[in-house]
Amino acid sequence: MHAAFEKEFHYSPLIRKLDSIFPLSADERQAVLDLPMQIAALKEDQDIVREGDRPGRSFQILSGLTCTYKMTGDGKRQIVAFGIPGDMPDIQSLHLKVLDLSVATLTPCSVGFVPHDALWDLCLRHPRLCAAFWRESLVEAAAFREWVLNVGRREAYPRMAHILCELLVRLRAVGLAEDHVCDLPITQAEFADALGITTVHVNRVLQQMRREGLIATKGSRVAVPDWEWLKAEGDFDPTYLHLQHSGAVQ
Amino acid sequence: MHAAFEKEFHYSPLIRKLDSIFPLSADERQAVLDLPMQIAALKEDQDIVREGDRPGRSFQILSGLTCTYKMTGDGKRQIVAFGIPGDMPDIQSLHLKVLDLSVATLTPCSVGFVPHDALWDLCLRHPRLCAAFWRESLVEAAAFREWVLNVGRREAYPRMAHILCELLVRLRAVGLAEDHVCDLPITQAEFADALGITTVHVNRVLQQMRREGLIATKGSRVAVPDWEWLKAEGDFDPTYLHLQHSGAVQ
DNA sequence: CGGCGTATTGAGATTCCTCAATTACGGTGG
DNA sequence: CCACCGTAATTGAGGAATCTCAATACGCCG
Repeated sequence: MHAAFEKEFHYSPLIRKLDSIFPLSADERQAVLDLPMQIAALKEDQDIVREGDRPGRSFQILSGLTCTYKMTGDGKRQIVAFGIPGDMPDIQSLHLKVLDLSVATLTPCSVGFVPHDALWDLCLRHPRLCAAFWRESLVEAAAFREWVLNVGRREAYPRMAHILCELLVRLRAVGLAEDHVCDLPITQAEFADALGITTVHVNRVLQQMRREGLIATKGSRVAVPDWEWLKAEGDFDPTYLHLQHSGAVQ
Repeated sequence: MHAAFEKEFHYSPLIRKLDSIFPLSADERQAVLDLPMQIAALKEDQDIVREGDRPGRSFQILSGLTCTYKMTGDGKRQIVAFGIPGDMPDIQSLHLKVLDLSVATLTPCSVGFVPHDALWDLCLRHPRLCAAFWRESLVEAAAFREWVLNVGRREAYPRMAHILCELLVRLRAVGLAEDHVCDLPITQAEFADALGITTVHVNRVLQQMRREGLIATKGSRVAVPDWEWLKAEGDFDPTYLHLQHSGAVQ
């Protein structure tokens, strides 16, 4: 019984995500549970996959936070997405042989690797699951587009507010945030790489936010006293996250 | 015969793209040709679809240039992608009901609308075609990631050089550019919205590029005297375009 | 020959950056 | 419980890239 429980536990972020897209049939659910998955426990600040890799498997985040990033030729880093439990940041490697991105852990993480051939097999047998994976990659693309808008057309202050909104909404959707409080173990240097600004500037923006009462922090814990206010400052509209199937407060 | 020829002509960008991903069987080819497609001729500077729409069809660009863009709440525009013949910029609407992006023509365009149910039917009957469409949306996502990197971590000059590289390589891949010359009917204001900078600054960057001989322009015609030089200035590595199947010079 | 959209120019303002300390904090060993 | 260490956060001052706001010039179309 213990092994079965552990399996449910490990697969649950994926099952949960697929199930939120459309209710899984018993058959489909079983097919996902039958996926071979190699669990790995990773320390923080460790690359899971790296640009240029040709992996034969994709992974799912079971617990912990990751970031997806790219580097310029002169060594500047840009984070293009944060990964939370249930995400599969390198699902693209199923179709595209050479990875054009890297994924690193921000915290200790547990991830599950699934061989590509098993995923292919699943997709062929279960068109609806195939559609769900495809859909997930489209949602991911929508988030990249919003990220471009954020970095390209918002100033540092609303840019930071926007990222905080996105993180909070997504964490709520997977049950990792109470209404307006969550744990964000992300350093200012990491925020800087996500926002396309400097660590120093991140620091100043955060100070201003705290001074004005837009957010309150204690360690890595972030509280948002007035959600509507933060949304307004961040010019945040959650449509692009395509979460309508979850009942999360937005 | 005339009608058949016209059909081949209209479908060719799509067939060509799918065929470049993997050689189509006669069956698959015919299935694509059998897709109902409504052709429309559009003027320049016209929205094809708009954020918030719930289209029941997707479109393919048959000729002309488009841009995919988003707006901030205070009316600033960010272009997140350029579309060229063969692209399907709103394929996401097949899975995501509400559009989170807008697509507009930059030049007069011919586009082909395909109803979603026909696409779903095609995907169910032909898993390889489904995979090809999915793959295309992943390539698109890879381009968004690079766009984030470009806007977030490169200064205006290399940022512009990078966009020029991307456009040139993609246009070459569909036969719309000679080796190092192409037609880019994109205004400086449109480049500004793509790069996340000001029209004034685009102008100054382009002047510098011309002064230094990195590019030469005549009307909307752009010539690149030294491709390797432009690539170097733009920190451009075409891996993210995942074009390995085409024989284009990169 | 106008007229209109696009490109160009100039000068002053801003945001954000760079560089270099300095301080705070979480965890560790004594 | 406290001293110590390393990472992360904070601060200050000067500089650079980019913006804003006009104003002017160009080029194509009718």
